Amino acid sequence: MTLSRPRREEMTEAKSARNAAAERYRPQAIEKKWQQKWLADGLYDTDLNAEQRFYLLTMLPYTSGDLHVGHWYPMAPSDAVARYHRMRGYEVFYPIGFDAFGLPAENAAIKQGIHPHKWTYANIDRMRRQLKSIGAMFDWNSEVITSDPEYYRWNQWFFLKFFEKGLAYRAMAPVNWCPSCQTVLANEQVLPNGTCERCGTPVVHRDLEQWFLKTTAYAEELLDFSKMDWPAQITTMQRNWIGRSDGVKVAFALDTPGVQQKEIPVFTTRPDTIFGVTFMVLAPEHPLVPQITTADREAEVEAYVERARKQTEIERLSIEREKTGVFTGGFCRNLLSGEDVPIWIADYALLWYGTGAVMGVPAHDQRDYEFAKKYGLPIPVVIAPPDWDGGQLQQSHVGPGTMVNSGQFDGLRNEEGKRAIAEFIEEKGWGKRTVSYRLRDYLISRQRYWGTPIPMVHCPKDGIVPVPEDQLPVLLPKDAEFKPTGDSPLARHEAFVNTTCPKCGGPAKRETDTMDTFMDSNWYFIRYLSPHYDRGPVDPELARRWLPVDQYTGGAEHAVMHLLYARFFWKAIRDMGLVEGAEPFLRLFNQGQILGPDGQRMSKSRGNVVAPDEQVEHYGADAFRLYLMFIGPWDQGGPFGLEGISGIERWLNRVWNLVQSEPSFAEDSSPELRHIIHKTIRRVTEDIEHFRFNTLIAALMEMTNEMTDLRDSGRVERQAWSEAVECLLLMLAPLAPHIAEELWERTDRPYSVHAQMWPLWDDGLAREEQLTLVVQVNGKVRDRIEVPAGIEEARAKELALASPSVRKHLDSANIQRVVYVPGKLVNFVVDASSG
RNA sequence: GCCGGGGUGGCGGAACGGUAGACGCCGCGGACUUAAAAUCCGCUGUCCGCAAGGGCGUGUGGGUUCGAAUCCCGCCCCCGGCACCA
Repeated sequence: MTLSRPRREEMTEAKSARNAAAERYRPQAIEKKWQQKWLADGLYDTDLNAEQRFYLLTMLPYTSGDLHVGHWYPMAPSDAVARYHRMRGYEVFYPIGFDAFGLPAENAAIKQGIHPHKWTYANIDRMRRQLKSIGAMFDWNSEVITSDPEYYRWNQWFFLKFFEKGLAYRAMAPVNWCPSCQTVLANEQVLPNGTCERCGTPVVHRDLEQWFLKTTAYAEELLDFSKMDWPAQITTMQRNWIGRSDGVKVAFALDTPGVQQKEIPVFTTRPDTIFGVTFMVLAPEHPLVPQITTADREAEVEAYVERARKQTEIERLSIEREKTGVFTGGFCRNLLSGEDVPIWIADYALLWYGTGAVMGVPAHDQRDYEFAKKYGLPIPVVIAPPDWDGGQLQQSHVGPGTMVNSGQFDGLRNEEGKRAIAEFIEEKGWGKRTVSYRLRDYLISRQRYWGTPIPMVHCPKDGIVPVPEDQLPVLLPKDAEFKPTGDSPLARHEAFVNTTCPKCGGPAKRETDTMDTFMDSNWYFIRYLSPHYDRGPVDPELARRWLPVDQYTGGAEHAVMHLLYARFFWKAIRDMGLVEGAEPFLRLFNQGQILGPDGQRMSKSRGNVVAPDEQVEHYGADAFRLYLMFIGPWDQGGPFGLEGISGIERWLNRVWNLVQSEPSFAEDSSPELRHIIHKTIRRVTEDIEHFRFNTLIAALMEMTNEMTDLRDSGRVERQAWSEAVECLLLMLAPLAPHIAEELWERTDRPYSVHAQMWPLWDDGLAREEQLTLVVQVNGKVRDRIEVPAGIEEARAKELALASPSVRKHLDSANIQRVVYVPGKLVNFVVDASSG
């Protein structure tokens, strides 16, 4: 027996009566309540001894002050993933911390007269409160603040280990200097237009003694991406950044009276063009330059060197590739051709790449060609292009060809010539095959206050002496005068600077530079495991059990800095036996960047920052979390506008009312409802596994829409309805944890929804039973017919043919072909005249 | 210049080579209300048509295919990265 269907009007009345009775959804009240309860119950404290482990890491925020939507955008979805994995039965470690050292703290302090320490820790308090309002399941017991001595002590400890292994060294180098920040910058911190990433000031070059980490020692291993599952976009960027090129290092003979050096080594990827060398280019800063410059060229050469040195990056770039250079008056000899080659200097030769010297082959390199054209140097062809007429080239020929004017190598294809000449050079002992990398060592010295002091002592007798481990940490003095002068503020702090030499006990001075903050982010995820452990950077047992990180999520803007440095750091400390495994982050997902409503990067200076606090106050954290996940694919980012959030708000209200409503139950089983439940579980599970939150939420919305329709039409059976409500709440739980918990309780289910297992779908129930078969004539849709899922081909064609709207377009005599795609469509192909 | 990613309604966005526009927002109409808000119901790519129905539609021009937003080739625009790397 079935209940008679109530008329629509009656339903509406009944429903509004119920709604009036039910308490309205008030996110503010329930969110606060549950956050407090979860915290009190330690619901998210991780059991680090658990068997089924999952380490989910989201990039830690910099302590800039207020959290804005840009912080929520990465965190809300990653929290959903953490909660999902928990429901899958994993003990999930999902920690958070603060990247607390760095220039902005110091600059803000200078501007506002607040001590960086005070500024930073006040910001942390505020951010911690905001982070908690997200309702994320962060394990606050693991919190790490990188400016705490108990953290940076281990930066210093690692630095000593690197020094011991020769991976940290001090060298004089031309460095990027920001005149406004009064500190050196890593290459990565200089924008493509030659300005400082932080303040936009044009960067200049300076020669300074600086500390470096030897990232290049791991260049080759860093090119191996096979042990990790990362977006190709990032691995490609890293590969290009490391920039491996295979070539030959070959000597050109130097025979200048009074100069000790008897050869100039150059690196080339094109040994096949070596017979085409008509000049040599040294970088202006090359140490040989003063030695080989002849008296008559001296003035001009010195002027050029001086100019190159003083140029800001902007000036260098603004000259827009116009090649300039000066002849030194010196010559070297091409050992293969026996020819004398004039030595020039030009700023297109870079001191730090290869050997700082370039062999000029104008016919087969565009830069050399432009240079030769400008200075009237000969341009002999040695690789004949396929259609070469034997004459002068109108531009350089970089492609393949046949070797000519190359002595014994004439007639070879240049690819073979490459190998042959390389072998010849090696046989003669003039050079050997080499690999060059674009990657440079990582400059970590900063002449600023708010960072980790580099634990070294300069002794007049013993030179550079490391601070013994048992004297760590070298504390950052609180009372420093941190106004920038170009020296580290620590240099003027007498009590800090003056110390005794650990070796000889005599008076000595401390290193006053601090470490760049990338040092902090290199290993914070390791420290999370045991943030207060004091016998090492990490409890070795926990490290063994939890590392590497299973899933890392964060912004793609860190592709070649943090994400590359952290890999380097990991490999280095792995070789010291501190961690195990090839890579620190097994899987990586990059969310996109959220922009201001104007489509520009969100920043206080642009005034386009959207603060989540008032949105949370108004719509609730759940709605705001959902909205961030709903606006589009997570990896895409984009401008942020609040236009659509009312849709989420309404949906949550509907869920609130739907779940608490009392349907008039039917007695026959509800196959439609069961199908919807299982279909939705499948979609949602697959979506969350692939971080597709927008379509996931759409699937849940469809489910609630269909539940509403079925309920209102009286076609739900008690048991199925209960299952539907339960599954809906379980799937909602990772996304909107508060409302899910509240409704879970209100429907008399045992605390906590977040301790439940994720629902599983039944394939049989998830499968569609009715299909819409599309009927086309010549590829145009003419009808749609409902058929059972298992329909046979013949029957499907028969039904399709019977459709009146199809018949109109058919002259059955002219059917040339029938395309049938099971479960999808029937397409009648007729000849054009009758179609 | 080179390497990625992208271009779909008024908007955010869906769509294993097979119903283009799921799910939402906005807008319009209706119910409820003294009224408004909230809520609920319906419509909503575009053009022709009273309708039934049909034409056109995924940056652009070609191609492959019974069938293309999806695959291939050329071009335009936007976003990100790299940019004298020998």
